[in-house]
Amino acid sequence: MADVALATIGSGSREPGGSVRGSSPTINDVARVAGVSKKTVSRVINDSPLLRVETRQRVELAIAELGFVPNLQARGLAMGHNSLIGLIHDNPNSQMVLGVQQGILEAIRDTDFALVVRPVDRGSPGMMDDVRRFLERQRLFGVMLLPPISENDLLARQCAELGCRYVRMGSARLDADAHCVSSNDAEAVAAATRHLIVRGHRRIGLVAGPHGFRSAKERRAGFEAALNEANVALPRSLIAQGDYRFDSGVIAGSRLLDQVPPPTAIFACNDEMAAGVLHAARQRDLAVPRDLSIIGFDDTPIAAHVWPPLTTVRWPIQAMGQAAARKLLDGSSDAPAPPSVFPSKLIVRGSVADLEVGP
Amino acid sequence: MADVALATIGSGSREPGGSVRGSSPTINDVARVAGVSKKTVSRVINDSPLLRVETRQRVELAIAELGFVPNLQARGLAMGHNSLIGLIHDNPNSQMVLGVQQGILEAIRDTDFALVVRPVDRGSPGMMDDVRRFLERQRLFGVMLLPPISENDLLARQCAELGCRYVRMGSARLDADAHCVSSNDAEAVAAATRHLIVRGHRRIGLVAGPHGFRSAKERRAGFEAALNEANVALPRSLIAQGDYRFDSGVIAGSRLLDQVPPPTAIFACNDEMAAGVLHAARQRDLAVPRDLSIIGFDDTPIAAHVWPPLTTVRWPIQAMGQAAARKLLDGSSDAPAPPSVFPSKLIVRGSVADLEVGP
DNA sequence: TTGTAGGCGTTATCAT
DNA sequence: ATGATAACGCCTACAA
Repeated sequence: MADVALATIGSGSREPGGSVRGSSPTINDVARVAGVSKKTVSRVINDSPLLRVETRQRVELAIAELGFVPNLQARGLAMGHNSLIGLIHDNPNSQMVLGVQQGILEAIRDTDFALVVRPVDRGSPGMMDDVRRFLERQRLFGVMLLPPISENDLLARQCAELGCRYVRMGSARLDADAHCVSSNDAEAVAAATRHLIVRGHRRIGLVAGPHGFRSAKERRAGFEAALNEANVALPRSLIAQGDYRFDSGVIAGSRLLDQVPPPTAIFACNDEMAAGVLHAARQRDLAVPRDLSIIGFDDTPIAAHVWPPLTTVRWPIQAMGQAAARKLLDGSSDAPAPPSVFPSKLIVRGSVADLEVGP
Repeated sequence: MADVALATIGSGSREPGGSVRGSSPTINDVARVAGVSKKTVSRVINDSPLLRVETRQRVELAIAELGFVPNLQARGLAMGHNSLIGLIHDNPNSQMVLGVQQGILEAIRDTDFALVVRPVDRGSPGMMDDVRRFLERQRLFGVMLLPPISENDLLARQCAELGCRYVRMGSARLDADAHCVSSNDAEAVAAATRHLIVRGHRRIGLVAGPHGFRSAKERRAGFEAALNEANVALPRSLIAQGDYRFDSGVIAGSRLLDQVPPPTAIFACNDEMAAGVLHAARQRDLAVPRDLSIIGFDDTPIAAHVWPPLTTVRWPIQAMGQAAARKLLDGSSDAPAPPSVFPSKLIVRGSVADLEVGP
């Protein structure tokens, strides 16, 4: 019965112009009603400048009257590409994927574009062909490449070959400005490391990111640079490798805390691993930050939600996503694209302590 | 210079059949090469049964030779819908969105379908028209509706009116079996609550979910049912309202812990709020689980990552997403759809203690 | 089992 | 400034 009521409410609101039942009005219907050719209607919906105001108004009236909505399929067929933006990623960090998605969606709000997500399997031998098939079939307007897959030059090249615009996001400049939006991870991590050093820490451990990740490389470089400039030693025993996941942070943290003497502070290359280090500290009844200071990277929600809240570097991933999407959409403009670098910055919370000064 | 090298590697791998430069081969090219009509090619790529094996092979050879890939735009135009599945959501919990996405993507792997995500603003007065425009323009094959927006009957009705298949996900049966995949939140929460009761807890607080969420209603109902059947009282002072976000969990937890005597256990309607309760407990130096037991709901990563790891109810959201997508794709089959209920189950970790027996 | 003709709804070309 | 006509690449009827 609810059905009946709803159906009654719903019916009658469609087909106000009297077009064929069950199918929405087309550009032809509009043309007929407005008394113009369909090309003129096309000009109206595409904001062509050469149109008499009066004509345009007449057409717009007909459009409103009929409730006409352009069919993007047809437009896509005629133009060779559709109104879709692809997000290609292979990412160990779900928060980041979601942040980028939100940024992109903000950028395409109020446009006809939609976002299609495509996770891929870096490492799988069929990955390139997989993406190729995807692009060939869907004929996207363009794609955004997320790290770490964005670091793959061959993939970017393939997009170009297939006539698909692309923008790559990364921890450093990966491509020409027109195809790249990046952060400055190395600098940001150096700043975070100095934050530890000025508070008296000298034995500082590093939970590095996985091999093959540009972000891991950049962050480690920033870490080492800051230690270097302050003449703080970095023994190999204070470096542990992680894979950006929580569990690897627990393991790496345990390894570092087993050293004698243990580090007084640890920088982890992302928040998940930092949370893992925190976990490891708790397992051996260490108090954070009293016995161990921790800094992470990303500022994903977990950083604020664990106890104590983690001091971390905020990676402006959402802003980067938004900028990247804009760059994609503006790509056809003749002006050369400006470089897009989004600085990361330190967020101070409760996981770093001033080291008590020794005797 | 890297560019040059890459271009060299890349070129030559296209256009093996000698079609027009820069545009991919079409069904016509295949037909010409195979010496058949284009309709026959169409039959081949659509797996039509009535084809001579020899003919099919000849066509398939030509397809492989040319590297032909069907243009989904054109197919979509001809068929009235494209190969896209929409995910419409308005969700406070990002982990859940991502879990569902993964489930859907598993279901459509090895098909031509792609996933387009569309967040909407429940509460915004233009929401319905927004979705309508989206569906009218994109002509999706079908959409998946996530809670809480999935609970909106008018939205589902509108999808149907626009000729768009839909499947709704929810915490309880929201629609006909063909349009619904659900969990059994009430039962699962009742089980979790019994888990507390059998361990001696009698003063159990509830951090409820927000009004208007079916999941909040179901979970609260399950909670109250379990207390009822064990004759445990639930004073109003032990119920606090949250909005499914971390901060609201902190506030609600504080309120509950201010009661005298305070509860010995708290059930929070999702993990984020449970983590907030944990946060509140720490702020007042309560030890968990010694001074306070906590159970959450969802089993998102945060549950396992906080300290102590949270006992929680695992919501099989990814499996639900997968099942829902399958249901969408199989929707045209004449067999009536079976009901799809995915039981949630209790995951025991370290946030619940046996209550010491009083004198 | 296969082919022919026509349509899906839009944009592009070239007139006028 | 506007219109007629031809793509765009595929699918469905219907015919053979």
